[in-house]
Amino acid sequence: MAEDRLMDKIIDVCKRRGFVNPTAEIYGGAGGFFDYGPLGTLMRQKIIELWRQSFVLDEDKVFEISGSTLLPESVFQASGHLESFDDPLVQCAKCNSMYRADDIIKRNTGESAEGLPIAELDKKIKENEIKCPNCKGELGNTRQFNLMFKTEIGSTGGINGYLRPETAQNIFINFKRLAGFMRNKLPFGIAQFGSSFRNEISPRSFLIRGREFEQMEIEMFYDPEKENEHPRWEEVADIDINIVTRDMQEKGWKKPLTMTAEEAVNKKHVPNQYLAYYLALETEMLLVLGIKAEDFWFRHMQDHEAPHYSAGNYDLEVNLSIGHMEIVGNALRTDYDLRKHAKASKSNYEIVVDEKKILPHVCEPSLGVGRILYTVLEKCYREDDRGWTWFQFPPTVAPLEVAVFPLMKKDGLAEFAHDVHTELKEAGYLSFYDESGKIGKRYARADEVGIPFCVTIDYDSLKEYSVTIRDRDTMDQIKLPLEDLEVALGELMEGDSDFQEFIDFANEK
RNA sequence: ACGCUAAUAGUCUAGUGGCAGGACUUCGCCCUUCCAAGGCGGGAACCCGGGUUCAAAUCCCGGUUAGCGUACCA
Repeated sequence: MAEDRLMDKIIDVCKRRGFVNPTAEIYGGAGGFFDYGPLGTLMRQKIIELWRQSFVLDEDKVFEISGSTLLPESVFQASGHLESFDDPLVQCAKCNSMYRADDIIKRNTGESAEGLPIAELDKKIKENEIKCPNCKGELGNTRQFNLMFKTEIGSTGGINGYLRPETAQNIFINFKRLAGFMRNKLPFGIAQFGSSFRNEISPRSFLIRGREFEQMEIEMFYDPEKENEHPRWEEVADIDINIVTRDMQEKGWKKPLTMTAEEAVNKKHVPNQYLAYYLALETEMLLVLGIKAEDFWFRHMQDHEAPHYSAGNYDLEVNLSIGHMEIVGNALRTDYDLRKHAKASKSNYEIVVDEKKILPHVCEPSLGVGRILYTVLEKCYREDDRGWTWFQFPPTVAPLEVAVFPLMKKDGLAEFAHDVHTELKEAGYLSFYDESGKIGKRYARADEVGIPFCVTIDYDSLKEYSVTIRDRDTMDQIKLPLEDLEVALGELMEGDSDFQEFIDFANEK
């Protein structure tokens, strides 16, 4: 745990500098909901684009859709969410501890009470004289806690609707049309980004567990008999991934195993190529976001942690100040969802492969936008002994990429600088202009929100059309002709060379 | 969800049953030829709703939000 609450510092700077703030603050707020401010929105957009580029656009057979967030009850009846998201809970009258009613009955009687109606559960608790395991107090009546937000569709409330608790269902209920679009040929993937909602009993930990959260998901459909014939396997086979096996978890582990994706599949640490493929892509994405390889790993979830349909769930966990947190979930959902929806809707979801009709299996990487954003904030946060703070964002996720300052406001420097700022914006850079106060303070303000480069216009600029680029991380500066600025910034943004190498290169030139 | 604790400008904080103060930030002007530190001036707050009281930001009750603990998180 952080001694001085790193998360509180991050929340503070997020609120002050326009990253993220609680929803409806002026009315006391609403727990578990957050609004992205100007910088948070830019950064969130960059994270989504990064995902879109590598998980969707770079792929051959993956297309993105955008489905409705509100879905009729029938969808969740079929998917099983109505049942599994509706937990019957009992509370001890004496110590107020809460338990799942079906769970506590099973523990006491050995018989499964899953899915029983409330009255039956209460009856079983009375009959078997089940007491609170904590203090032996009397248990109260069972109450339903539904984690889905419920509403009514139509002005007269014709049918019940729910905000989706995961984005995945839109894809499964559209499977027939999507498969048709993909010419009924496996494998293919359908991606979707969007909000999901869960009415958590107690949301906590800022963006890590909200009631509305954004997911970037793919449902990759494949023939289970060809689970190790991923068409793009060569692209990822050599990528190193960190794995924590079930075996390691039982023995107590300190360091994850590092191995190539190829090795992970061959040694059966990961069930198949489809899953391993995404573990590799996620690893690459996190590295690009500036998160170090030693700070995250994929944990093979234990049987009791995984959903009942799962043929293997691998959580991407990050080592954060508040402990190990899941920020991405990877699931092999088998044909569970397609089977359920095909049956409930009386549709035929089968696809012909090698003259056989099969129901595809699905591999689902599900990335949490807010959780990834928070991870980046925490891992890039820096402070010195003066109490000054800044974000060392890689340019790829930095909400603003360059700040343009006139050394002074007067003598035409401000006008010159503003023109440079305008040109950079037109060239596609996320540029920020500031002329107020002293230059040092402006550098500090830029650093605080993680702007990687500052461009300063001074008296030399007027004389010889030169500008100075300042590097956030080293505070080094280099002067170069104005006409070279856009190209120079482009090279620095790519991050192929560090600032010092760049200075040397420019000097030689 | 329950329990404990807390809530005063954007941030940090002082404070008392009787006019709400400071620092930093922010804004304007001046100064200033490169890393938050000069000068002058301005703006900005007692979480919400009830109650007690002549008088409540202060005391009481309820709520909200946050932190911690327990529980929950297919």
